[in-house]
Amino acid sequence: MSGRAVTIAEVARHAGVAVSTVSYVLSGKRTISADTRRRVLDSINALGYHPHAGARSLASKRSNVIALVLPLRAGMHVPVLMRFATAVVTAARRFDHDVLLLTADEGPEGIRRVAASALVDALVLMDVELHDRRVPLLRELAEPSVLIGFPAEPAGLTCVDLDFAAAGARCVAHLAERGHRQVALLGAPAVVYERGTGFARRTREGFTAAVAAHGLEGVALPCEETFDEVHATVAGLLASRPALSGLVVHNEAAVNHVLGSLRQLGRRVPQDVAVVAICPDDVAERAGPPLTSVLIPAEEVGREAVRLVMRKLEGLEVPDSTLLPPHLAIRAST
Amino acid sequence: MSGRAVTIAEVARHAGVAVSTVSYVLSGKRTISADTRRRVLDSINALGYHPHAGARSLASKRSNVIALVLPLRAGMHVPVLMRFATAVVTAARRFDHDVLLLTADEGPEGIRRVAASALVDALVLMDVELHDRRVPLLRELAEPSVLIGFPAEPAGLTCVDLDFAAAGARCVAHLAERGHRQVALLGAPAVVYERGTGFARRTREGFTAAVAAHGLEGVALPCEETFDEVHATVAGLLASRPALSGLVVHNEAAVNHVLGSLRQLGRRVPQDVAVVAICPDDVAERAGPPLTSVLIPAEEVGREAVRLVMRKLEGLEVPDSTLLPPHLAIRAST
DNA sequence: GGAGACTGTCGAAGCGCTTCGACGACCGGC
DNA sequence: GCCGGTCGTCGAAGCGCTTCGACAGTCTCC
Repeated sequence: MSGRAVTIAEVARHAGVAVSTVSYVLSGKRTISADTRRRVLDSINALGYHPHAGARSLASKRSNVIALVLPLRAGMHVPVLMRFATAVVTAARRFDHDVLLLTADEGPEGIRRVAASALVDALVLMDVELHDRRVPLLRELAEPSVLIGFPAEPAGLTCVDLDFAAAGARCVAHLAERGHRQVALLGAPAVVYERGTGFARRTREGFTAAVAAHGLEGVALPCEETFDEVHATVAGLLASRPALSGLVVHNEAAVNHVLGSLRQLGRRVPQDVAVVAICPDDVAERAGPPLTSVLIPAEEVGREAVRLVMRKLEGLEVPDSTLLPPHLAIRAST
Repeated sequence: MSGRAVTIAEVARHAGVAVSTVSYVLSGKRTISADTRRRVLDSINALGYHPHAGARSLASKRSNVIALVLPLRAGMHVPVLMRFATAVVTAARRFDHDVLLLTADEGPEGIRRVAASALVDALVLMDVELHDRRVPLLRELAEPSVLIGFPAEPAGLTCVDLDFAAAGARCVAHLAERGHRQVALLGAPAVVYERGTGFARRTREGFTAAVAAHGLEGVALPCEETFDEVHATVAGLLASRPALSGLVVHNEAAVNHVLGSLRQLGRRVPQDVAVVAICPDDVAERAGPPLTSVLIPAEEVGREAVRLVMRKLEGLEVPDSTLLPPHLAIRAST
């Protein structure tokens, strides 16, 4: 296996057919008799043939590789990104494509580079920002792309994401059903709102609208991520709103701190305060108590992004915007 | 930018030289006069030329891509993996290489596929297990590889990792310096030890050896990751060992639960119990109180892995084993 | 039974690049 | 003034694959 690689010419010789016949067996682009096909496939197995990716890409103008571009935001290391990444890779393999990983460090130039050098056929961008520097480039690129998340001006782009507004609203509706009248949203750190990250704002909008629609009283606060700051926020909130009994937490890093803080303040969950989180399932399950939550459907989003980009590669029409509906898992915290 | 791609022939015509001259300007493999070089480079810029990756790989037998292989372990989504990944990509770009992301789903076959199809020149495997199915394959592959983590039989392989034994020992030494006599290690979930994951075992060995060396009393326990189980473990530990005053936690998901549990049991950190963690810096910083910790140097490990694999690609000798020394950051918890 | 339409296979022309050997032009040394 | 050696450049031969046009051989239908 470590000698010189097997070529299509050797397979053809071994099977007693022309090189082009082997190629057509592999691609299925012309009809081949069952008998010949079997002989060729047997030879391929016998010799352990794998087509040379570079040669294939040169001749066919398709690399069968898509780029997966990491978020621009520095220091983004949240676990959910890894889920997106593995979901994208797994889905891409189903379409017989591989995935090239690109960091934000290179910025738009990196995207241009891999596209212009025909390293990749298409691009999936994770977790785009509202005003993402890379978005204008995508519009002028010949290669199709799909964004996970929504920029401020999504016209002419293909975007996929969890419907965060619906997720925020779903959490409020759940609390309203349970009879809570005064609720609060603990969201992302203030800097995230200032940066204009789409999902944080959209959750807040969904929350606020649902609070009004259900005739509740509600407040939405940003939430930092150290225990001490979380504790101060929670304590302040409870002090200023004694009747508050429902909490929506949309901050993966702060979720456990919120629960710890409530425990320290002597509030029982869910008897005194009900808590709904928007976070990955494993975080919700491991919390004390396990949290009712809207999960971030990373696998589903990744799969959908790949499906869309593959359709675009085939020249098919795709919707500009795909919003995946939130799913609420009820656990012990409400 | 979206028209047909620029080729080396067009650059050559534009600059008034032969195709091979352009190639030599780019590769530097033959001397080119300063004057010609400048004309060629100007043409490259003017036309926006990017060499076709497939053609280059076909002609040169180098794809300038390395594979990054995710851990085999299902459901591994810990944040630290994302750091490895970004570190590897960033480091690879410094060597003018890109990174192809491979999931564990495909197993050894996936590795064989990308190697045999010349999609990648070399491989980096993240977080290998003690008895990893992919390791035998790596030995017979012509392409060089580097492992992050150590399998049971590392002979003939190149491995990089944090020196977890030293990390465990360093934590014990720190607690001993602070005057603690009775200490405990809360490690990974039991299933991780059973699976034989190297880093969990090595931390425990380092811990145990250091406890003996410092003449302390110590116990090492596995630790599950739900709040309730962590709480039971912590409560049981404190009940059975009233004099226990130092805790080493090597479990990223459980760290905040341990602190919450101590708070609930009325033990102050660090006055009643000192806590040292082995976990990423951001988790330690955000904890309440901020934790003295040995950080997982993901960036450094990733960079070193790439450096080694590049040296192997050049045919240079590299050490079989690279252990990065632990670094202890002292914070409020000890 | 022959025209026309398929079927299954082949050969050859690229795809865009690297690299090898060749070859003028120029240099210094005798 | 001529020889051997660099230096800088060129042309052409691949690298391994896909795809186009060609072409025997079969089938179908009137």
